[in-house]
Amino acid sequence: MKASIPSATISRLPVYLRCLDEFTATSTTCSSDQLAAIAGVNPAQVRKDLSYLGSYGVRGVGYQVEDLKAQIARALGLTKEYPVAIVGAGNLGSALAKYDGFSAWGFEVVALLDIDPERVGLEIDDHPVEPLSALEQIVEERDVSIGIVATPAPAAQEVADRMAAAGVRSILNFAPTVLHVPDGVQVRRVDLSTELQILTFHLHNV
Amino acid sequence: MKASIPSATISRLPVYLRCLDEFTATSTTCSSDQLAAIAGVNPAQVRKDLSYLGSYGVRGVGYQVEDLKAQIARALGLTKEYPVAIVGAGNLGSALAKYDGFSAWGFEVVALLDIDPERVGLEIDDHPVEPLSALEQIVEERDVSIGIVATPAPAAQEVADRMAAAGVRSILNFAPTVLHVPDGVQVRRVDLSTELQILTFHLHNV
DNA sequence: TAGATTGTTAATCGATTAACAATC
DNA sequence: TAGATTGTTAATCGATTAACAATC
Repeated sequence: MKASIPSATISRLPVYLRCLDEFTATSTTCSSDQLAAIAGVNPAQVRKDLSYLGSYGVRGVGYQVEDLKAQIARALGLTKEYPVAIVGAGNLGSALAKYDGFSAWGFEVVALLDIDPERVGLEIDDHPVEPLSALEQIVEERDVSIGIVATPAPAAQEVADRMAAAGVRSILNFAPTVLHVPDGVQVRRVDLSTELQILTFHLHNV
Repeated sequence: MKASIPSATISRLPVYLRCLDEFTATSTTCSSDQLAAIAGVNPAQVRKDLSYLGSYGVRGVGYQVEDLKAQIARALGLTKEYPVAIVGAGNLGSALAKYDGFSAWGFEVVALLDIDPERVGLEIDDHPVEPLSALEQIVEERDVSIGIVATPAPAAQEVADRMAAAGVRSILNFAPTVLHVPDGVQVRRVDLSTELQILTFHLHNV
């Protein structure tokens, strides 16, 4: 059943989870109309999305905010801890290592690696920079489930290959390149230039 | 005509642009099959996407790599310069200010602002941190066309409101919140936790 | 009961892709 | 000409949303 949740719905669930926080202080329930307004989507879509989780709403009343948050978190698998390894301790990798929004949802940065000997040994926000050569060992020993690629583009594919070979099943790619990975490994791409270029398209075509 | 390019196509154009670089060294032409393999999409989709730009391919031969890059860049509006202002000089904002992949496509960081007096006056990679109070003046004087929100979530909406009021038409939001903006202003959201949570869904449901 | 809101259906809309005629 | 590959059609697929019966 879970596996049949449409991907578009899955990517909206984290947004709903965020938006529900805005009700926590003021109300114990919320309607699909209210949540839709905050999340910036159609109310029918909210109801349809939430219906994939089961029937947790009450007709005539709405959804119990805390209940719903728990159900969404459960559906997303946020009841577990996820050890994260970041490869690339440059500007972006370092900023990610310092980011404190991870822990709120059970993500823990357990390693920060770099290939540059000059960076290895540095301490970035309590994370020692370790050598890339230790990647496989670290993945194994610390049970890394998510790998973050924050290297320059030319290094990204090789890092992803090694992550996948070492058993990492999920990769978040910040390098401006398209990664090719084996079946069973999922990649999500976050590309600053791509986002900016999509914005310029619309700026340009008005 | 341009305005009728589907949004899914628009978000793939920057990817094609990236992938075409891989041909530059080895070949002057490429086929939709080759480009599709590198970009990780269906060959028919590549042809359909590119057909929105006009007919720049040659049957039996393929596309001229350099030609196609120029056409995509033109369609995306990358022939102009886009002044960018970053609000929030914390970990992420600073990393973005230092990012040198901007300039390759005509983006120039012309301001880095922060509300914290302790940060104002710092110099981050040649960008002086300026006070948030100067936002409106800076947008006007430096003709800022893209605003990047790299503040904590609670501050993001107010910053976006001020950007929009000052005439910024495009906003890239890194704060973990959904921004509400007037018609005519476009927002794209980049949310680390959302990406990680989408990954955990699949990790969890295997 | 009357009012409100869900859960779900069915219609609509848009995106993807197989297939192939056009043509270099 | 024969082989290759585009551009485009039409079929398929999936996502969105209006509408409303169900029901609290």
